[in-house]
Amino acid sequence: MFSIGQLSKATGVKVPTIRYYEEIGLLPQPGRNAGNQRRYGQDGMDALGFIKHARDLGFSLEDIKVMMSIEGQLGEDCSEVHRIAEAQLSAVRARIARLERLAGELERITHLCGHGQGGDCKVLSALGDHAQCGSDHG
Amino acid sequence: MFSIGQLSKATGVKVPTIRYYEEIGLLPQPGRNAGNQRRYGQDGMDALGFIKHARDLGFSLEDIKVMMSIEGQLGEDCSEVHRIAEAQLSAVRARIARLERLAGELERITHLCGHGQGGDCKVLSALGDHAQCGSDHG
DNA sequence: CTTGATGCTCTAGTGACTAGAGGTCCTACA
DNA sequence: TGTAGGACCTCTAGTCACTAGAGCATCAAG
Repeated sequence: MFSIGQLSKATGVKVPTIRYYEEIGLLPQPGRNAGNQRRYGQDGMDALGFIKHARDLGFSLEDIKVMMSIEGQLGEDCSEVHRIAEAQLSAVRARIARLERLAGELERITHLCGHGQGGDCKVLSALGDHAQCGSDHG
Repeated sequence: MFSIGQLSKATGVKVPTIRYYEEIGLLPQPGRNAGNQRRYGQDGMDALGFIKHARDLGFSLEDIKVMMSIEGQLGEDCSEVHRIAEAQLSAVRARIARLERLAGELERITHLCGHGQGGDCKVLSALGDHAQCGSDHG
């Protein structure tokens, strides 16, 4: 049996976050001891580990809820899980592509500047005027 | 003179968002007409354009506030603006690197699956067990 | 002069937590 | 057995950057 603090240390998920997951119904309510403190078993540990790993991979709590509801069902429907994972992958790829465009534009903008103290900051004017942009972000 | 709707159309920033920017002090309060409706001049248009462009580049509203307070000061301190822009660039680069690791792991996980309906979804077990991971994300 | 779009303020909700107040409980040590 | 201090409890409110909706007022075109 683990306390919430032990669970937190073991998984790297903060204590208030664990309580939050319970509040929104992502983690099942654990048993309590005589003093009303949460006591978790191995299943609680596993569930939180699953959530932590999926969060690290960028899945939303909503996605995780769906995947957890599928997990453990007789004859798990892998195709739904697969669909969620592929959607997540393509979302991540899209974010990377967008961020790369932004990085290029930011690089261009910061290079405009000679760190001068003169009255016309090129960075500011580059930010103010989209027409100066190379890319079509946004 | 522009109405809030015209400003919205011209900049691509939604009407409630413009009002929100005003509320948090990012946009100066514009004049009002006899019927208490906001009326903007070219300066309002420019300010909103600046915000839009900077937001598209991923700057926080807090960063934008600082940059706008610098803009227009006598002898703008370009070095501070430059610092903010470089910090933003390295934050974007870090996010890209992290997302690329995630994409690799997600790709690996989704490839585990043959879309079967059997009782052991490999995607789920890969998500549940970090030890199966190639990378050390998170 | 009417109609429908646009505008106004205000409140509340989103996601995924985080912070703090004010109290209770558990554990280790003397 | 007493006590100190850390861990735990609930509850409320705040974060960021909006978004949605209610219930009205105003504006512009026909």
